[in-house]
Amino acid sequence: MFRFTKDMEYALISLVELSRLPPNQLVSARELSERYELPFKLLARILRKLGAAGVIKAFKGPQGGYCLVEPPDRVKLGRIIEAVRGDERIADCLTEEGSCAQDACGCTIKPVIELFQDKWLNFVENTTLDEFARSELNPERPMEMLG
Amino acid sequence: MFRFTKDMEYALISLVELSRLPPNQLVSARELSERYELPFKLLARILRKLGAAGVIKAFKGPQGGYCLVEPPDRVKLGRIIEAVRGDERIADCLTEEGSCAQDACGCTIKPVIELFQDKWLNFVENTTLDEFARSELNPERPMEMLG
DNA sequence: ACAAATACTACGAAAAAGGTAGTATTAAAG
DNA sequence: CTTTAATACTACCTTTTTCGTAGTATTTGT
Repeated sequence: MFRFTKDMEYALISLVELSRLPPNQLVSARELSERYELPFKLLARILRKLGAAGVIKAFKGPQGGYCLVEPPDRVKLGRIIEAVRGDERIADCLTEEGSCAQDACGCTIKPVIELFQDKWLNFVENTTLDEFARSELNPERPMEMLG
Repeated sequence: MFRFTKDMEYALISLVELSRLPPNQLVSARELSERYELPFKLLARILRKLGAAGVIKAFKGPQGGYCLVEPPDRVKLGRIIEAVRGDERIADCLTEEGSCAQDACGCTIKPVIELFQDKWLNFVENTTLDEFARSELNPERPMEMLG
């Protein structure tokens, strides 16, 4: 549990790369794939998802590629997660608002799970892409997270 | 990603139940299984893991069952996770201290992942079982987590 | 001796993650 | 207007993880 998936890893690596791009410049899936040794087709699918979600913009044809739609400090982690993996709950018992599979028999940990969920959402809504891009260049600058 | 597994769910439900047990009293896997409609054999295996890790104590034979070894405020979440799921990293590139599969080609997000990892470890080491047991009875009392 | 509990191992089904292949579509450039 | 380099889309496959079941052994109170 609580493990970064490859999808997210590849998405973040790509987005950090896009964050550093000079204005009006593009990077293609092929370039990203070769530079970071990521499986091309898989990466392309992830980029497509990010495109569909409006996180990045795609340009077809030769000299085509991708760029960010908004500056990195406007791209929330939550939006990336939603784009790549879909709206995801932290536990099964939170699929529907207030409905817990084990309500009938007394799911004693639901309140805690809900608290986890809230805190997690709060975190992903308050972490932006630029923190990822910055952290490599300036490791002393920490993200705000678990306290 | 970042999803509670059934293993952890069942473990926490059981441990909350054990937390509320009067001194010198036991609960059997069968009872837990029936009370919360959890698959018996699966639950038994989870309880065995918790026993092997020294989180709970097991008593065989009729009238046997389980109880906590230490009071709930001494049982860290991290120990539960380690018992049930093994020592788990938040991303593949953190399997060995400082070794990243993509170091050669420049894994740009490793610093952030490491930060996640540190924050996560800090969180699970500072959350104890009694917070889980308390939260149902007193939902206003929040855990300290993501900020 | 019996019954009720845990201990342990092996297996299997289902779901999720990770990856591949092939085709269609678009658009820049000669 | 053809070529070529890019993305768009769909289907499929492999591996791993998760979730669950079955069966047997062992311990222990009555």
